[in-house]
Amino acid sequence: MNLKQLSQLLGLSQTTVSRALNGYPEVNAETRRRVLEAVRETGYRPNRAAQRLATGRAGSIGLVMPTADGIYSDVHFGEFLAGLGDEAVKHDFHFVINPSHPDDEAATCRKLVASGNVDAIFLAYMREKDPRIPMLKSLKTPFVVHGRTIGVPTDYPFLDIDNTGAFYDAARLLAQLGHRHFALINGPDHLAFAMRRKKGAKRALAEHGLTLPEECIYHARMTDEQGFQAMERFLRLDTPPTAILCSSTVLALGAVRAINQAGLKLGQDISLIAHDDVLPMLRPENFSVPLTTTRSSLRAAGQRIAQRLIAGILNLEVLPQQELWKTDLIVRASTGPAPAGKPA
Amino acid sequence: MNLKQLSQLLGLSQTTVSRALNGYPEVNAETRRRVLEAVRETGYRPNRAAQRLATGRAGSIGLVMPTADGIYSDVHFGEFLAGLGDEAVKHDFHFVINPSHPDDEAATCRKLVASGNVDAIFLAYMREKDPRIPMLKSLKTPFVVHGRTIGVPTDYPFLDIDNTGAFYDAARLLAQLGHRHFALINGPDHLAFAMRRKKGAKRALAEHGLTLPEECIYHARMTDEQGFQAMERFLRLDTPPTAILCSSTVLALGAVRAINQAGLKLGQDISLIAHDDVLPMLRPENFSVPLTTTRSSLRAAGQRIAQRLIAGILNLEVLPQQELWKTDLIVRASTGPAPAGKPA
DNA sequence: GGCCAAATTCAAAGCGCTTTGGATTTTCTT
DNA sequence: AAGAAAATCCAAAGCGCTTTGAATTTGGCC
Repeated sequence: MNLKQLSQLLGLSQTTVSRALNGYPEVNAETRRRVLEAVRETGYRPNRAAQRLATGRAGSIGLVMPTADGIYSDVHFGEFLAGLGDEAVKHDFHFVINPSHPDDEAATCRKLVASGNVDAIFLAYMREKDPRIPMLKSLKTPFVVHGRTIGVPTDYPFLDIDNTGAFYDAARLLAQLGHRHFALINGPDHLAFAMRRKKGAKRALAEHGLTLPEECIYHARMTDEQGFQAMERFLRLDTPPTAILCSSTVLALGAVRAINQAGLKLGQDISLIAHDDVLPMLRPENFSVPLTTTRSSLRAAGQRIAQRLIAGILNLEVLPQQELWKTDLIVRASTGPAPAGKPA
Repeated sequence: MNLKQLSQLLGLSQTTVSRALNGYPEVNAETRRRVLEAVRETGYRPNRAAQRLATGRAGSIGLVMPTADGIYSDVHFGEFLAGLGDEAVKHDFHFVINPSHPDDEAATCRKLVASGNVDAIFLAYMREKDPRIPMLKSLKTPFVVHGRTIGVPTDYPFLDIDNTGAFYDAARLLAQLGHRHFALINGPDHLAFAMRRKKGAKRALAEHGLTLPEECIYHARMTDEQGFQAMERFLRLDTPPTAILCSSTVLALGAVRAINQAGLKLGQDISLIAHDDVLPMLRPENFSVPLTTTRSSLRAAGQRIAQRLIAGILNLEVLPQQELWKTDLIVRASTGPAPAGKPA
């Protein structure tokens, strides 16, 4: 069943049927009703390829998935993708997922746009002065950034969470609990979100006359094993930190393991706050000692970005171009007052 | 730059250029060379939408992603997807990722096919007598199954790993090490791979005169927390198992945590073998006690399936329609001889 | 040189949809 | 009730590619 057949069935022209379907105003209400009904009865579905050809829209959004042989596939990415998918499927949009070595993202992204296969680009894993921003601005392809760059004007569409604020809040809470020795297990140091989190933590500490020494900062991919190694290293320091900030519950997983292994009690000997992306497979309340977290749903972010991307392509309502989401600080058992007099 | 312009530039007809590009035999070698060169110089790229419309091929493969609000987004799925993507991008193929509640997969799958947006379907999370198999066979859409059903003839294209064999091997090794009390932390009980793994384990045990009692079998989503809960439950039994089989390193993560928390030593008091999908974020050799595993790369499976799917669509070489991959048993430190005389 | 087959090349007809530029009909004005 | 403005609807022209059916060249052979 195609448009032609459908229009013949209705005794209308293809033009009118097409317009009725696409919500154009110049079609009689009654006519539109008939068309819609016929669609329901016949199960007609427009051919997407023909639509794409006729409109010049690809009907798909492109994303670069940082992954390569031997390189991690990020859990966080999967969760975000689920959100994107939720929304995209509602509008019959496709994805073009272009795997790329993390270091080639800019080039891959350019190729993806040049392929003409996508009419919008989703950008993530932002770096300082990320070259992809000026590149995409110079092209006409719409895009939305998940996160923000650092060091360049943020005059582009983005959705980010308040990373600085989140880690400021977390660090302040721990400082108020009397902790004096902090450590941060963070994401890769070239990524903007990690920089902001560090900044937020440092700011809160500074307000309490505290610092975050270099040896108490660990940057790495956000995996369990990295969390473990980071924590092990911290515990070997002369004055091990009693307050840990952690950029992901995945990192926290490893960190907690190291803490247990060292025979320390989480929430007593040592406190930890992790950022929680609301990964359904790893819930902070299910840790052996439930984790205090700063929370913001990655999946919700994915949904929202898809919404904006698609609205932009289809010229639907105009959505805000820049959004900064606050995070929730949720206190559970992994945070407690600083242990008393430290054994010098 | 489109075909028309390109052909004018070359003083050829669109027909000839198109044929030259698509490898048809009836075009002069010299002409083809000229065409290819012009393509290189002009950077011409065929419009995919037009190709799709003309050929009737969608140029994309569809997959149903089991995920819904509150439902897990499976790490394993992400890793597999990375493999699919690796391969798909080489052939300029898209994905249509259709999120679906796990219980609606069949319906979602049917809709996906009916949408005409995909020219092949990838199927996973097979169940016993899975209804999607007959459904897809009745439609003409090509598909490849990751895994196999149970209870119906396997006369469809699939790629599976030898789950039975993997868990047979693992269980046998532990039995040979003198273990007498086994437990299995498995995937969801309605999924075929989990059934096969259980069967493999039971078979090996039977050969040693051993059994796997019901209370020593735990079926659940493969998350860290489930692994933890399973292990905790096992440790509370009157005669706790000393040999654990685990369907994923993610489950093992939680299980190991529970073991440590109980003050037991992995590889001494208790032995554990996990199936390793080669998730880059969770490597068995990096566990505090490196894990003995049965190994098979999920990403490689993704690549291979994409290869077969695409070859099928494009009528390239004929690839085998059924593949069963053996797994590697890799012994590390988490397995050791059964502890001596158990304290009764 | 003439004739047939093989090798090349081409013109044109779609694929199924959107959209432009008019027609045609209906509804207001005055 | 006539003329103008709205409201509806339509025919036809693409969008850029593939593919059919035919035309044109070239090559081989007697």
